[in-house]
Amino acid sequence: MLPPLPLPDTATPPLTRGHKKRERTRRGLVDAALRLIARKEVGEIALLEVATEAAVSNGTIYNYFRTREEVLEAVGIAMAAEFSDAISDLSADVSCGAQRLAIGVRMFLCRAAVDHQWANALLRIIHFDQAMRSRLATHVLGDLREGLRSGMFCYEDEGVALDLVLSCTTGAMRSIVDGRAVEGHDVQVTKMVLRALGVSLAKASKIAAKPLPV
Amino acid sequence: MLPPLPLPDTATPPLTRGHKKRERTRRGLVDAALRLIARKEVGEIALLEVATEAAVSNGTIYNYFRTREEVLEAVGIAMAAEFSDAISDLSADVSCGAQRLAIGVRMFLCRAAVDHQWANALLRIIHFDQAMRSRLATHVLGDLREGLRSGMFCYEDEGVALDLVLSCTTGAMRSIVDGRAVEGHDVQVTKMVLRALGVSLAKASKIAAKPLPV
Amino acid sequence: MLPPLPLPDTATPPLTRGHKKRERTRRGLVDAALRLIARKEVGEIALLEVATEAAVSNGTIYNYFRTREEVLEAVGIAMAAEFSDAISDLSADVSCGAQRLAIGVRMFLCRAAVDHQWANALLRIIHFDQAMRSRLATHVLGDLREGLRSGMFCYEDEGVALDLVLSCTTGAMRSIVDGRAVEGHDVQVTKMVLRALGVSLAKASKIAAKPLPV
Amino acid sequence: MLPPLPLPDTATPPLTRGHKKRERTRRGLVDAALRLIARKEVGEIALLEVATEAAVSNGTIYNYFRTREEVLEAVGIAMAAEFSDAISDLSADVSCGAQRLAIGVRMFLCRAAVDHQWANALLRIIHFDQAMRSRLATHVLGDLREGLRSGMFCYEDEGVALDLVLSCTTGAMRSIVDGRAVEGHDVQVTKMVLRALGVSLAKASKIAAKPLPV
DNA sequence: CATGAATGAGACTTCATTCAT
DNA sequence: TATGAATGAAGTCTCATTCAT
Repeated sequence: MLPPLPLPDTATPPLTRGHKKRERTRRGLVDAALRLIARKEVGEIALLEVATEAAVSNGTIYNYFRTREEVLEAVGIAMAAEFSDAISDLSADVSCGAQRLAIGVRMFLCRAAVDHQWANALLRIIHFDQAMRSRLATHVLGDLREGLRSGMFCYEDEGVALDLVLSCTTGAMRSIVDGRAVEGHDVQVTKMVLRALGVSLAKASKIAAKPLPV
Repeated sequence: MLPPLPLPDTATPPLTRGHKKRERTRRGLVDAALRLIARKEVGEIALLEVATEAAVSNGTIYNYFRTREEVLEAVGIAMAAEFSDAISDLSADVSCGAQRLAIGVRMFLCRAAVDHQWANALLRIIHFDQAMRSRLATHVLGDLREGLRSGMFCYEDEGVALDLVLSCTTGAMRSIVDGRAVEGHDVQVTKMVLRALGVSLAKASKIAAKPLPV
Repeated sequence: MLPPLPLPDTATPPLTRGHKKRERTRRGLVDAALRLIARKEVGEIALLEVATEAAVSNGTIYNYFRTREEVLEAVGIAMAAEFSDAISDLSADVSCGAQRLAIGVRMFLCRAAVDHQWANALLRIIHFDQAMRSRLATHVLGDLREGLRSGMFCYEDEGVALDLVLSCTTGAMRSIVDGRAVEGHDVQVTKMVLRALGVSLAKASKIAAKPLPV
Repeated sequence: MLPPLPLPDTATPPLTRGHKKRERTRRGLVDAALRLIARKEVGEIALLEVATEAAVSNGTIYNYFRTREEVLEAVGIAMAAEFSDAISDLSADVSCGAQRLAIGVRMFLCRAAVDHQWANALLRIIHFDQAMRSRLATHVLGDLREGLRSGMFCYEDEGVALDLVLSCTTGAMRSIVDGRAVEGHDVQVTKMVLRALGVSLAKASKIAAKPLPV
């Protein structure tokens, strides 16, 4: 969705002046919703709040979305888009799957430690929006397969392995958000995940401890 | 579910005639709520539904609970009580911490595979009721410490280890509920968890594969 | 009410043992309601509260009253009965109407000062139960007429005079209950009422200041 | 709309187009509530009735008031505002405190005689809304003090005197509403009030009988 | 497009009243 | 008769959604 490809304009986004403003207002609404999701459960968010947070009138929302569901769906999509970018960026220069996986996990945890609001929003959206999971999965799966091919990983079913990576990462994020973080949390979690995937203790320690890219 | 054992009734006030009926209705309400939680998100459950599901009038609920919160709290407590019993039972005869942990994880997954409603209810309640997590934690922590003492486990922080066990178990339960289960799911997950905790591949395979008690 | 006369049993109160208990429970309910009326507005009193305050079950109320209205009506009657007694007693030995009126007003105010609960209950019932007014009126009217006959009072319409006496008395009671009482409140109010009825300043001061009977 | 007025607009927010309509609806709601208060006790009024009486949907009320209390409070304020105006108007040209007081009392009673609904609403609101009393008190106190200063009145405590004026006036209003009015009710009551405040019979009669301003 | 007033379904909660025990 | 569980109507309040301006 929202392919940012510079391909022939297929009728999706004709960029007039009016349309730029339209897009700006829309983003304002989605961002406002994101900010709210960071604070309260999805089911507790009223559209009037979203409108107020975005500094528009409640009726305005219905110029951009047909229904409440659509608003929340858009929020999921927006957050997912952000991930895709973030994750793609960070693993650009790393070829080793295990290393890429380690970087991914740690970056999620570090960001969660720094930005609880972001983490909360992410956790709630994953819980709420099925599509989110598969988006994350896509990235992780690549790393898992590369690690398996290179002999670094050793697991029976890639679905189960995927589950483990995602579960441990989100579980750790929740711990962080709930204030149960410990010194070196991200490294410890990553090490355990790697070992679960079949990496030896020594290698796991080394990979997990390697400094993060910028 | 789990027909209450024919043991001496430990409850406090079965003194009046009506008390048996009262208790029956209360259970009916809590069970109805449990059935609903298995089907929809906690925040989407209306008390009128609970009443209907329990085949009583809406007002009746308020003869037993003062508020919506109390109803949901009671559901959490009921499910937690069931766990305590179940878990205590199964680990009665096993002394090895790693083995007890493995049995615990697998039994949760097996039951989830067999009873999706139960699993769904559990997952939602864990997400909703903070107290639930600590209840499960208590049991797991004992096993973790025993495993560490006996040299079977090797981890740096027990909070992180606890997180991992719980996250992987609940994550796998969700997979099962969502229909992503695979052949031997429980054994695979358990094996990975054990390795994450520092158990060697060989031992992990052996422990995870041992047949479950009755 | 409850005339303990040893007269021919006219079918009203046949005094069996059971009937004594019945009457006791009934009084308990009415008294409980009175206590509550002292604390909250009539419309805010729930029958369950009355039952609890009377230490009986809610259902029991309906063995004595057919409806909520009946309960409240009984409360009005009970309070009225108490007045009749109280007022009759105090004016037994006084022949002068003005003096009797002064004593009556002051005793209401003094009791209000001493027992806010009683005053509150009375004020609320007067506001709620029309019958109450006429009961008080009966007593006051006698005094007014006597005062007029003896030349002490001088007013055009006895209804208006009656209104004035009752309004001033209840108004002063409310002031007392609301904490706006002043030193010698009862005497001041009485003096003003007497002057309004045509008594000279000197006489009014003298009458109002005369010590109350026991 | 309304932008080019040469006068400083005293109201705060008549800036948008919809504001005129908004104010109209709000008044409609308050007026509807007033009409209902004239008919039933405050505690018996359901917001759905108010909405129906105002010919809007129940939800609309909550676009204007946050809670039931606020609705009733607004009613009190509205009625109080009306008084302030009415009273200020009538006493504009009269300098004598006793005379102003007499006019005030009589106008209340005359209006009550002509408009029972208004009287009922006023009585109920005074009973319900503490703020109302002090508003009326303010006006009366001024007259009392002026009368005392000019030697027309003679009373010990102004709080007690205030009580007497208000009690007698509202008491008489209730009589009127209940159908116990008599010929020349307002004059009689006023005369008595004046005498209670220390005015001689002759002067009281003269002051009370003076024709009301238009 | 933006606005925000209006709507009405539906949620939670209270309470008078009934009725089986 | 006493009890208290059950009932269901009614009330307060919220909120997604519509629509005239």
